[in-house]
Amino acid sequence: MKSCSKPALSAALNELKAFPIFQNYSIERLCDLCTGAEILICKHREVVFKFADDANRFGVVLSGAFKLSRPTVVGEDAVIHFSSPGDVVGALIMAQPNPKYPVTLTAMGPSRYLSIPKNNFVQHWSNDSELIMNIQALLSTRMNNFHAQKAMLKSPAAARIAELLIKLADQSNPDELLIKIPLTRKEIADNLGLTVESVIRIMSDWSKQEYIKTSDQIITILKPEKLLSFIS
Amino acid sequence: MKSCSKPALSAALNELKAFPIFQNYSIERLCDLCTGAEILICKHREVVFKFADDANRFGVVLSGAFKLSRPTVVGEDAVIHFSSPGDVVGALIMAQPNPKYPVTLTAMGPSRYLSIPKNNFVQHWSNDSELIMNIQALLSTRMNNFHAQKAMLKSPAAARIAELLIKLADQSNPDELLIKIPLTRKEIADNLGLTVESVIRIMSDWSKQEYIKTSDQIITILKPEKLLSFIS
DNA sequence: CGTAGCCTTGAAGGTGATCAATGTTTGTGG
DNA sequence: CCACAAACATTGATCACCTTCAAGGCTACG
Repeated sequence: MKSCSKPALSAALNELKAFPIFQNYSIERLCDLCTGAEILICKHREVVFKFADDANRFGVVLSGAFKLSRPTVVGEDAVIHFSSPGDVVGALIMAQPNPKYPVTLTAMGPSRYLSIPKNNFVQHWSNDSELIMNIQALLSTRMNNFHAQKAMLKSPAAARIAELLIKLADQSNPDELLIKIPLTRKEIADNLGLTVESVIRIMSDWSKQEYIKTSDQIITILKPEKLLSFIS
Repeated sequence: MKSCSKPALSAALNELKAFPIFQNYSIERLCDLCTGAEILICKHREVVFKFADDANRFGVVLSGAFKLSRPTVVGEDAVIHFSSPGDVVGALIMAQPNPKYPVTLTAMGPSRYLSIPKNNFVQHWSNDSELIMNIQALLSTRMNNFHAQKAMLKSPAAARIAELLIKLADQSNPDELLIKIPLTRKEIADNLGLTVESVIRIMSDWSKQEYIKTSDQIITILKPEKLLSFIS
């Protein structure tokens, strides 16, 4: 993981402007919001921060993807959430007196992350109600995903995997959904509370039927309607 | 469900002041925040609002308890969350253009709920950054609960039930934890994605061993350490 | 007094976990 | 560039946990 120089930072501000939550913000304002920020260039599997560490920074996903995970009693990690570009990470806890990170943040494939000091949140972010509302909107969708997954706990494994894949897929081309995140079967399993083997059995079946295909850990959903039929 | 008169409302403002998120607020300010609000007196199992209905009001739990649930594909309801007094419900979605309720809100035992019009949120709540931050703190703990439960998906049913009961219990007397919410085995099952029968088998076993006791749907944890031993 | 909601128990069955072994791909250092 | 390790994917056999289905009892309440 290496951080970046000043000029790259100002380039990143333009990237921020492309994300929905910063749309109405001028470059100058973004500059204030990102005082002392640095861009982290992360390689695959690189860890940005760890569960239970002191949280003195939060951030925004610039490119690639990250997973939020948390250790379980048995030592393995449970994947809590997959974060895509534009997602804000760790902001919720910045207002606490002595925050600890509630999750571990790990890059999935080469990714970039804008890391922002905690002080900034207190000084510039927390009193900007529009910004806070925008972050709440992000949280709202994330919360909604939790709800949806919780409502599917009783559904068979196939249904839950199908739901996850469809939710992670880019919806821009409805015929052939592409999941832009390099996704391991183990990560799918850890996200749904299943074992790798179960996930593999179900997904290789789908591959044989050509409902999905995998190359280089990039999954494409060839027949979304088939996957959807597992959900209901 | 019946709503209440004006004088009762002003009494409720004092109740609000007792909750952490409103501690620093004057009665006058609370009066502004609660313009057009009404107190709903709910009986057991009474529904305040339904999943997918137009969300034109949000609110605060005053007394008793409520469950947030959501219909599943099979028709049954999954319980998403149990709300206690001081909990804010529906605030996250008020900022959306045409919000729908993401859950059904149902009273558990006789309860009281302060229902506040959506307009209030836009006019008085959303630009009060201290208030919004306080609500975020609430959400933060709720989110944390989701994380914790998700991390336990691979644990056996007994562990997940133990975790839920301990989390719901009042921690003021550490020797004998009391769960103040009238809680059905079915509701526990629906919250954890189990069946009633499984929950009953595990909990009656605990009752026989005198780890817990139930009277009138009020559960007391007699031996917290025994339950904790299931979790790890 | 009957219905509705909740709790209980038993038997049978299935889904997904566990364990074990092997193949494949990716990445790294000599 | 090759050798070797590490991460990832796969397959099969067995088994446990939880579900499903069915039946019955208890209590509250109109």
